[in-house]
Amino acid sequence: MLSKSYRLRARGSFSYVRAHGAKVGGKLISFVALKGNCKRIGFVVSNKIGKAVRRNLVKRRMRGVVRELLPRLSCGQMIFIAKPGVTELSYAEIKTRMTTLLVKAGYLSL
RNA sequence: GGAGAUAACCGGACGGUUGCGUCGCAUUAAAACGACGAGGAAAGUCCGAACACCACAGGACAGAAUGCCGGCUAACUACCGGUGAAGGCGACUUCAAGGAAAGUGCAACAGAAAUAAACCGCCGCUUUUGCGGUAAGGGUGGAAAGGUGAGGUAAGAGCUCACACGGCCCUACGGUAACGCGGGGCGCUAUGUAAACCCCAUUCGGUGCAAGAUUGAGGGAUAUAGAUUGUCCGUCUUCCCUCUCCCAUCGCUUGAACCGUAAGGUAACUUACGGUCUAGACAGAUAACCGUCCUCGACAGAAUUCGGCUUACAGGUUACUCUCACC
RNA sequence: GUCCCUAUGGUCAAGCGGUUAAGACACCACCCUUUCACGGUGGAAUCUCGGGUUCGAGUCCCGAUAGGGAUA
Repeated sequence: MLSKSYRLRARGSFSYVRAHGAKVGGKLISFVALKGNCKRIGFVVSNKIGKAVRRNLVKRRMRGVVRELLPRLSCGQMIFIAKPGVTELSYAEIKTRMTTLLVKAGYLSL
């Protein structure tokens, strides 16, 4: 789990980032980001993905990936959006998909 | 071995590294350390309450719910025990189970006729066409004017009689009661449906923690307006509206709590004693990786809190019934 | 979280407890036509599921399932 300072929390900033940020689409996970001073990461896992147990599992796995990659991330507000079918993926698959998205968007420094 | 039925319980275990939420300890603040950290259904939101606000929580009508008896409970339509009815060989299961001589409505098709008698039939008279009597028999239907037997009659009919038949009324005994089980009387008129309207009895004010509490500013209003009910009556009042603003704190977890023992009770449950503190978030905490073992792990994630109900559930354990084979 | 509504052929749908569940579009088969279209005839429904009330439920009552909506 991320500590509070690295989480994107306010409702307004979610809609602001989704309106103005740069989007990178993926098959099962999408990514929206906006450059800024601090690192803030949010996750969207809607009702369509599954019941509460599956949604929580997806969220936890995505958070775990972000925690591993956190020191290499550049600053900005980022949102990961999960799509139906993501529950079939294992942790390793989610990790590879998210790293490719971050590399495409240019937020991951090697 | 096969088939079945109900209830109760369990719901992978252990270890390591990194990481998260709350609390404690400290502090300007953090880090570090320690403790705790999802369920039997947390789910559906189908009932019932606590708690909060609506001035008071008043009356009448309307509306809604419930409806055998007794118990239990903070409360309930729940739960427990019994009665009756229906189903099953049985273990056992199901039942909104008051009132149809207060009134209204409905009962398709079939059938002569559906709450009302005469199609066929039977009998008498007349005579081969009618009139009268009849409810035994036929056929239709879910239901056809109590059933069976005997007497009786022109033929028949509770017209009369009998019943270890039914109904109604009175009554002895058992039971707290529903009711059960006997006795006597009444020839007996009375179809079904109230999960159709309705009648009777009992209960119910509304909204829901996104309830609500903690500020400031602006505007409106003196009899309008308002006081969270569908209508009316009664009563009361200076307050009402908008924005800041749904941002923060509180509400928020010690509670009709849980565990154990004993006693009472068939049981639901109650009482006494002892012990425990056991999630409290607000984009919302349980994850990732590795190792060992086994039967290889289902349904599923707290959001104000409790008591029930309903639904989902891999596999396993215990108790029960019927049947087959063998000893 | 709280609170509502709906479910009838493939689709849109009507249906006062009572005959074989009314229609429209689409589909299939046959007829008509030299052929296609138009037209005609016929077919196709476990009334979402499970119980109950009733002589008899698509309809009334209870429970479930699925879908949709309001609020913030």
